Amino acid sequence: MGGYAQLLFDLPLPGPYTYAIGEKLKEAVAVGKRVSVPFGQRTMTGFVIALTDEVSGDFTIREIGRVIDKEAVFGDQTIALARWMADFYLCSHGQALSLMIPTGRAESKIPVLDFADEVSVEPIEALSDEQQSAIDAILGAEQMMYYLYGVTGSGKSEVYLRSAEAVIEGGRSVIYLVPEITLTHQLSRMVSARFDGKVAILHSALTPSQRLKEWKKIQSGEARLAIGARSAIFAPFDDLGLIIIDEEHENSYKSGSTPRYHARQVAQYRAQSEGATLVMGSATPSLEAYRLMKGGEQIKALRLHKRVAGGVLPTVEVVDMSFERHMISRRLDQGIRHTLERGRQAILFLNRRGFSYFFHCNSCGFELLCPHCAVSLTYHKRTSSMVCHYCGYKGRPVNVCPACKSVDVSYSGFGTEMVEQEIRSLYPTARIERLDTDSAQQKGHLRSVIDDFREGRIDILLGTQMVAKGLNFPLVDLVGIINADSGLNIPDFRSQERTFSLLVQVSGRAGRYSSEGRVIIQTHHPENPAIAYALAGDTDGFYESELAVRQETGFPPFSRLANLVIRGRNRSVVEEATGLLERRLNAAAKALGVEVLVASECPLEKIASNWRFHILLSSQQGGAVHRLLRHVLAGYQLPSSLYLEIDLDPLQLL
DNA sequence: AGCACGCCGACT
DNA sequence: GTCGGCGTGCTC
Repeated sequence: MGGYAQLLFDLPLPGPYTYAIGEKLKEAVAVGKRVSVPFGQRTMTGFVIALTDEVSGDFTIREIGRVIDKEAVFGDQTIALARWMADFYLCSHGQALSLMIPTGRAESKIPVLDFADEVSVEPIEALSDEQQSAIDAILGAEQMMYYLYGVTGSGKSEVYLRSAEAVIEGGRSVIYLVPEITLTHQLSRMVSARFDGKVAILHSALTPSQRLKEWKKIQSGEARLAIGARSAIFAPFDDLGLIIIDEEHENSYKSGSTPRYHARQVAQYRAQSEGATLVMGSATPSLEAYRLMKGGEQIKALRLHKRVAGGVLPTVEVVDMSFERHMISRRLDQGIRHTLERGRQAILFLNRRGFSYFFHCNSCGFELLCPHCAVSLTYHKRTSSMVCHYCGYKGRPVNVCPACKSVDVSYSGFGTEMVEQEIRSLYPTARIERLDTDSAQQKGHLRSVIDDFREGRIDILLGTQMVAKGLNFPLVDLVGIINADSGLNIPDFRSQERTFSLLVQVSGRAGRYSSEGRVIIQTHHPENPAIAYALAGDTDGFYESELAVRQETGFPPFSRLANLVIRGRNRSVVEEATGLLERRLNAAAKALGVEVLVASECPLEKIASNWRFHILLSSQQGGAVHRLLRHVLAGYQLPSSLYLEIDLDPLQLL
């Protein structure tokens, strides 16, 4: 069988495309292999998804040029998973499939783990009762989904690992998802040692050929556990028994480019269709997960209350900045001095990059904006430049207003670089390091700073998100949050949830191994729920109040959203197309139970010289948004100078 | 998503 | 006169 092959491409085109198989390639071409073919004027990599004898249709058939793989790199179950993803996220089958398959051509000879470093064998601790009953529940598998809901340090990892061991013992395989930054060398080594090397490691720093090698270890059955970030959810096990999602609330589980899939949703689908158990865990679940847990039918909550490492929860204090004159409050200043005197460490957290924000003219009100995007430029002292955070544009800083030539100008707001300067002058003898996406650009900087800090060669670590996540530093007594309000000003229905989660996660960094743990939160709004509940350590209280707000306002998890972004060079063409699409959506919306919430310019209307408009859809019924979009988009071709991007269940609307 | 074809403005 | 901008259409 098979004079022809059906191919898919990594293109936003429906496909599949039919190609002839030349006599010489009859043996080599097979489902699951990649082939090189002429497509229009160029040569493309195609994925063979079927072989056929007959063809029909009005097109000239071309011939496959070359077969890339000796053995298949994907199978029918991956093709089917891609089919589901294409339907669910409204992308092409080929785009979904290409996302799941490694791009490497030859297997790397450089191992992912270098066995030069010694393995740090951690002593096996006795399990707490809570841990043991969590493991029993998971292995009992009376339900499909479980949630380990417990504070930082309550021993979630040990529950994951023991459950994984039992599942593998029983002859099935495991996928273990962690946020990218948590996937450190140390964790990989530990997991690999514990599972006797039967582990595939998938993270973003791998070369394509290393990735291919890890992939083949999964296909061949050599690896029984795959640990990795978001895309590891596609690990091609055919005997999947358990999926673990650590830090389930993390935004990095959602892809930022088409198809904008969420690993949690893909995991749910795989668990369902392959008969596996899904275990998630966090101290601060997403509101979606919390609601399902509360119901109890879909997700069974497994609570972990106690810290197992013997650490005590830190004390949390709030400082009202309305009564302070400097960016470091008197209370935080005293805390830092006290910590330094005792030879312990402090983490100062600031959710902003750069030296300062917004150039502002006090005479005419002029603000310095990116020439390509409609956003303010950020002053970066180190490079002495004004940087656009969206397109990367760099310009020169100014001291005179470009509009009215006034010298009465100022820079407002502050970022990590400015705080760094301030604390260096306040604590001249302290050893201080800064960690953010700017300073982490230099290769190896991140790892060396983390190692130095862990081993006590740094006294104060100053940083953004990066320092908040999953890292354990035994010598830290104090965590200072410079400005807890920075995330609250963003016009986004999730800003409370994000702020609360961040405060709790950052607080978890303090005092895990000592009784002196202290968290100081600086804010202008101490009465804000996210801050007040974090101060009280009342997680359930926050979720209940936030659920009430969401129900009132009709936002997720009480509705489902979809955001359509239309972009193009010509503003009026984009605007017109948005209006037309909006009218078509509206015509069908009522009957299907969908509401068209907004159709307007995006909050950031111009990014990298493209005008952007968006349409936000909302529905109380789960599948209604899908049905509407499929219905309307099926009979509608966008002008070809425009691009339409669909974000289902968007996390942010920028 | 690319890439070619085709039509209008400012430059050696 | 051409070079090159980008709007339009097609890819088995």
